Amino acid sequence: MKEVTSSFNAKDLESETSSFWNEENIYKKVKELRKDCPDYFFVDGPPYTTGHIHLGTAWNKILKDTILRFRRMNGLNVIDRAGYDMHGLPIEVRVENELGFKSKKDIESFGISNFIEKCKEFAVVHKDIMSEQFKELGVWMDFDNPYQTISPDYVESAWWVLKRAHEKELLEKGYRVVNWCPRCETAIADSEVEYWDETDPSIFVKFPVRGKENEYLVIWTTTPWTLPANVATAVKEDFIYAKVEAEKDGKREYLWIADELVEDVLRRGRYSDYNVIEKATGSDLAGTIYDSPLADYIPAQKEVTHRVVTADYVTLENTGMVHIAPGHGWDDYLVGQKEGLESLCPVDGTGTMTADAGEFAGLYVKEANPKIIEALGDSLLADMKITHRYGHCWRCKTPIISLATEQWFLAIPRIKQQMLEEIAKVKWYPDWAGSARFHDFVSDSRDWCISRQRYWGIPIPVWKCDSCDNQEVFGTMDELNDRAGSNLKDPHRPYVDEITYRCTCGGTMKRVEDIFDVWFDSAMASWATIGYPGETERFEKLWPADFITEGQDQTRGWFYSQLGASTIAFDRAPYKKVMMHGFALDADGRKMSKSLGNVVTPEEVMEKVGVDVLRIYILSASAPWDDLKFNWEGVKTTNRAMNILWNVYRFPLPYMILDSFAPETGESGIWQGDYIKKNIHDMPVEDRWIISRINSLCALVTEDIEKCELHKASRNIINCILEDISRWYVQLVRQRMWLEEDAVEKIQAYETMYYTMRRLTGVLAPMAPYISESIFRNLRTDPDPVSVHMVSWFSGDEDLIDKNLETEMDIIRSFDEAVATARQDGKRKLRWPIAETIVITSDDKIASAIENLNELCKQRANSVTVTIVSGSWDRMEFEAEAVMRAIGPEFGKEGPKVKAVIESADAADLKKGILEDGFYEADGYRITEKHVVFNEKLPENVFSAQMPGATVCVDTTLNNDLEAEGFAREIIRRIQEMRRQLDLKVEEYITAAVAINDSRIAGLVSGSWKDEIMNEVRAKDMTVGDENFQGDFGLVQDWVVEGAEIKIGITGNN
RNA sequence: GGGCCCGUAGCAUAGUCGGUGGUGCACCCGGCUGAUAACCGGGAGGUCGUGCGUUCGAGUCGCACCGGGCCCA
Repeated sequence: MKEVTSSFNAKDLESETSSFWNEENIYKKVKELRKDCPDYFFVDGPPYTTGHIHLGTAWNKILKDTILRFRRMNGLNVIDRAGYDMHGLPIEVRVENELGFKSKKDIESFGISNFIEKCKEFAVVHKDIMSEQFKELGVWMDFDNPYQTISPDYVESAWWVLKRAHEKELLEKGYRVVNWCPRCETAIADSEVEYWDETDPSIFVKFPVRGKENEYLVIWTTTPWTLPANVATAVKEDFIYAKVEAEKDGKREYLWIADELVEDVLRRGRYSDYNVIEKATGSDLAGTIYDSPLADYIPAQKEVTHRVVTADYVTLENTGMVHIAPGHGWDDYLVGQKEGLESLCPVDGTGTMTADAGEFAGLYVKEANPKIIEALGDSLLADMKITHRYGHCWRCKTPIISLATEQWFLAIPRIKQQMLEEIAKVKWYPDWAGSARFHDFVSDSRDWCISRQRYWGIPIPVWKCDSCDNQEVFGTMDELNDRAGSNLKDPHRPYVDEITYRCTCGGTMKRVEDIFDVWFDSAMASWATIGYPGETERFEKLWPADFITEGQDQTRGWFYSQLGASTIAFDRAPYKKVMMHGFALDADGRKMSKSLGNVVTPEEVMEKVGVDVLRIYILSASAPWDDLKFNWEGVKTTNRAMNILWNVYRFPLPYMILDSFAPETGESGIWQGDYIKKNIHDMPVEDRWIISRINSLCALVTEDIEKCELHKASRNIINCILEDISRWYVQLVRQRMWLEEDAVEKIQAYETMYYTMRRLTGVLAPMAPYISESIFRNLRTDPDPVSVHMVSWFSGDEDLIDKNLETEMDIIRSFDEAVATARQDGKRKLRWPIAETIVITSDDKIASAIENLNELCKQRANSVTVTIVSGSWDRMEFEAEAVMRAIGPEFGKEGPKVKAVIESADAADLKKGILEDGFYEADGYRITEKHVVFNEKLPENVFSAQMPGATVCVDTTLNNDLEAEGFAREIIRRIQEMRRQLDLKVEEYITAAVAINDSRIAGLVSGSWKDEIMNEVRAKDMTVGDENFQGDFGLVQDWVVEGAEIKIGITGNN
């Protein structure tokens, strides 16, 4: 053991600890130690390689690290391979920006292979940067060999799943409406759509009913550019629609609008007057044929037979009639399927109107809007603006459009039931994450579009014949190489695209151009990380995962994608336990974002308070599944708690070192708390108590972590450090630290402190790996493991827990507080002894606690006696109060006199008279029970305070003995203070002189207290008198204590 | 618009079956002084997001609404 710095310096401590870990390869040794233990298969949800971690990512890894360290200490061989998600559009966009590209054409001319290499470089570089950041958080996962979604074996895992999907006939190709980014020229997933407010046109359009003069259907849209693709108008079967005769600018028109909405629509169209002349239901209207108001501009529109159809999703908003363009909307597409409608899509992948859009050809959709509005002319009933949430590509921020395109799908609805059954078998933390949230999400799931029209991703392993409809899906590169006679090593584009082979029909088999949606990549993680299907042995042994944890956004992300892929591949969930965690928000509960300027980075927190404080703060601030409102105040408080931990650890060290203390161990020399186990029954009550507390804590923390309640675990630990160790045990045990020689009480205190700190480092290790390691390293015996992370988890020893003692001590602590309150009220400092303390209670538990721990009570109260009184205390005095309401009517004018008699009488006599004789007579007045009430009154110099279930009274009356001790204590304290000012060593002796300007007090102090003072302050020689002393002293100071002037001089004796 | 979660003192957070709302930080006052840039005690501070309902009684149960988060449409 060595002495340690006087205040907690996280940065030094952490850098020292991490160099120890690095130099000694501790992480490897810990894994080595557990390698033959039962396996614990953890799968890391791969962060996307953006290159920067934020507070949420840090939280994620801290949770994982804490749980994995805990599992290791519990004797499990943890599979802890980190992973990275390295493909996808976000990286492509970053690379495109770096290269100054604007569209796919730029990429094609740059060369796909050049582009892919750039993307790969980006991903690899940023993966490494992130690994370093995670390591700085103290995360012990395998970052040297992470699984990477870009590695060929990983790619094969994905191919293999697709082949399984194909075999099960769950792979489909279809014409579907998807979210489309016109800049990236690809379909994007729903989750890649970011919404914010945009101002768009909001127009009401009249579709002329065929064969009727001036009769129109009125629809509303915010996307005029979709009108060239209009083929139908949807109404709801049971809505009532009205045909109104309306007038505007002297012109008469007949308009069909949902009955309830007529007024509103006509107002927007500025019609002066109207009459409802006919009503019909939606079903009545179905089949009505109408023409496009744009037919003159768009030849294709002339060919379409537009009609009214019914659809369930139509609501009573706007006009109650919905424009249908199956080429531009998912709902529209479904209606189109049901009704057998034609599907037009006169917009290409860049968002430009095609030749099919007639006169609008060549315009970008947004540019087309005003032209179309203009072309509508008289058919425009109203032209307004609307500000609404509109989707954008989350990477390049371009407003998305909906396009009908050919895509690949996995038919999730067909395996939905099975997925729901699997969800129920998984253990979720919290339960509702699975049973409610995820369950609901999966219940609503649709076909999963897995294709993208991009470059940096896993190529879809489907080869198609260019002349017949033959099609083949490959599960591995070997299969492909065998079939095609090729030698493919890197399964990425463009290399994989170069492989072709002859179809049986004589045509050429070529790969379809698409790549997988990047969300599909990570779905394989649980088997790809253990090399399946390339390697099967570990898969058989480990899969499925014992535990995963990710943020709540992953409900629709990784929890879902993995379940879908795994159900397709193996008919079961790929995980057994899932913890869902929250999001890191700012102190106001708002999302951290660059634009709001409220981003707090893990680096700046670490910079200020270190890793352990960040970790403990994050773990304790909220339940894992609640959102975390990051708050600097909270960080500071946690830092303070860690500082207190450091102080309590540091406090006994100098004494232990001075005494060359070594804890008792068994023959092996490994510390296992032998002394405590052997001697517990002979130890002082406070020692037995803290040992019980720390064992209870270990048991509690074990339960908390098992239940994933890391917030409770960390709060319980901090609470124990602050309340039990610092505020109570250390206070009680202080004096025993400086007992001389080999006092048993001192050894017991050392052993107890040692035991407490060792147990504490154990439970703290998973959450605060640095400080616990540092403390452990300084305390360990030589044969002990070199690292706290190699120590086996200790979950409390039943035999050392004494719940009854813990309860009694709680009572003593309440008593202690009450005494302090009463003393404060009586202005009697704790240093000054008091003669008597009374606890008035009728509670047996309190009484027995005060009796059983009476010595402790006396010590804490600094009281000669501490006595229980049940019922009334015989020293309690009474005050008689006259009841004028009773006296007035009876004594009339004499009333005030009666009052005076009552108040001047001796209350005890008065009470006695009434109790014994039924009355008390004085000055001729007979006073009975109804005339008087008795109030309790504390005797002089007695002060009281409440504690739960009891009243505590302290008698502050002084006598010579008490006063002598009080002054003696005052002098001791002053001399100690002066020792500190001289910076004397704890064990150093002094010579002292005390002069008190009051001979009575000087006499009191120089009597029996002189030896005690000398002993306490380690004085070899000391004079006490009422006259000024002579001689040279290293330090002389004047003090005023309770009105007495005291001059003290001390000198160190070296 | 829908699903799930959250809303308790200035801030953060606990509150089981419905039974007088606790704790920490900050603040103010006091104490202690061999952990000392530490520690301890006391005080003040509440529309339990809002409203309605159930009940003898609601922070807790129900409904509606408001605000925040994640997800979906």
